[in-house]
Amino acid sequence: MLLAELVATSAAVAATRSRKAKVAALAELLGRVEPEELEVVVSYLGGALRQRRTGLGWRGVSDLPAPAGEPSLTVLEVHDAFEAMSHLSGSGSQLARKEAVAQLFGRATAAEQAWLRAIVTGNVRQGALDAVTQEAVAQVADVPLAAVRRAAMLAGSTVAAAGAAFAGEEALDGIGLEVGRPIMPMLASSAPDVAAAMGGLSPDGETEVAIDAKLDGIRIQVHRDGDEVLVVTRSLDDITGRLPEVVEVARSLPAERFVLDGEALALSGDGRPMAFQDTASRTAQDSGVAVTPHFFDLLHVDGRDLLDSPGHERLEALDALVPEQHRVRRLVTADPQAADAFATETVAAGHEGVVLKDLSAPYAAGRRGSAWVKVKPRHTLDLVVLAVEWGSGRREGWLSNIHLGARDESSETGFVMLGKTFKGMTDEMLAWQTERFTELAVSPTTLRDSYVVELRPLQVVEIAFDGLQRSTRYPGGVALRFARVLRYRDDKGPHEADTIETVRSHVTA
DNA sequence: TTCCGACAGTGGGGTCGCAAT
DNA sequence: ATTGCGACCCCACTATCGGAA
Repeated sequence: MLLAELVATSAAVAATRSRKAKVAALAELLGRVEPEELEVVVSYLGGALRQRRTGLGWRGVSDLPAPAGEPSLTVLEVHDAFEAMSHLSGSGSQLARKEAVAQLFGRATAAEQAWLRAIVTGNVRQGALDAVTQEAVAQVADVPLAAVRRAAMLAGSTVAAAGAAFAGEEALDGIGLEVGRPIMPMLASSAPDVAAAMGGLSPDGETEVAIDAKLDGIRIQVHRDGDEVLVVTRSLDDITGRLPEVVEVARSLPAERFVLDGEALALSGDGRPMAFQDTASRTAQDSGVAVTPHFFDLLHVDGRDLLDSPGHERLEALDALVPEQHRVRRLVTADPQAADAFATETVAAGHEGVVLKDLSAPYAAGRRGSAWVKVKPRHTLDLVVLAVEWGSGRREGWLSNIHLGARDESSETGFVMLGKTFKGMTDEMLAWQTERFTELAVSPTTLRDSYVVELRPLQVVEIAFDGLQRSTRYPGGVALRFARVLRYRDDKGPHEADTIETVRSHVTA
């Protein structure tokens, strides 16, 4: 199959907003694919290379040769080229990679170059990725979509599920949980507070729910098969070698084969959790600080699959396998007040929040279902917009990402920047702020020519965020974590905005 | 007919390793 | 020794489609 065919399909998918039409376009292409190309094509349609890492990013594809006039590249040639690049390392590898890019892109037409650049940088924007590709696979292979989805979650990838789907429904149904093969982790939706979460999970007010402490660390899935232990992250990357303590704990448990779900985090001497940054640092390199596993679910134990068992059964099995010090703190209750008190205690103990769980629900691998609901406390500040950046994609032509500052008497400008945000804006707000910030632009030249537009610091905005973190990037030494816009405040002038002292005292990092 | 679940898109903070400078 | 890039941890929120209610 020619790359040009795939690129044309991608363009057709991007050109329609109808999901059904997208599926039809993808299915049409999949129907023409040769068996040996299937995995590559499925991966590419989903917007991902087959290689986990190529050493190429936006910079590596910014200087390109002149495009070819006629298409000639096949998808397998493209795959081979990236495969070769993924193996380059050591001195001189950057030069070799550069030559490989010139070779590959020199054979690509202008449209192919644009698509190649997009897939390298993870920016294939066609309104269809994994989930829509799965629909197309199900359609062409003539198997139930639910079976494809389940296989993809259990095999850890849509590509693996696609292979099985084309081998027939039996092969697809044969894909189950295998100890040693990572599955997509179950995710949580969110609620503003414990009462809302309880209301959703226990509408009658009598059904008990589980409330877990939400630890601010790295999500881990731990597989043990005899002496073999595998530890993977949320994106299923193998980090076994970096977490020896977790391996040790897994080996110490009284079962031979199991799959556990949990969180790893660094604890300080007094047992309180350290900042996420410390856990991240320790998880990326072995540096002495101990990282402790805390498990909250059990998916398999000694031949017994628990994925489809209700939560209360899985928790019972978890409690039997894992000692308390390696389990997440949990309360089971139907009482909203008890739940709220537990959440307050948990946050006071230094944790991120809580996750409320439906005790009757199965483990929905890869889904962000309503069976798990997270609740985190939210901080707010009134800050001043110092600058704004032009948006991209569907925000093209709108002033989008805003720079946030707190008042700071000691600074020359009177403000200190604490971060940026693009979150929380409706289309209506984007339209409003584009007009407003055009008026506040320091210079019409930068407004027109620059990606970042400096503003006169006059507009106050109410920002929600999860907490402060250490920063080397920003002059105040702190940055907001997960900042998002709540509303613009036209009732407040910049002199009424919060000061850096307020920020520091009000929120502990 | 309205409601709502699931997806994709738009980007934010940090950390590290690695190759080039 | 420093710098810039790539990879990967954590992530919130809105708009939209299409099936469920």
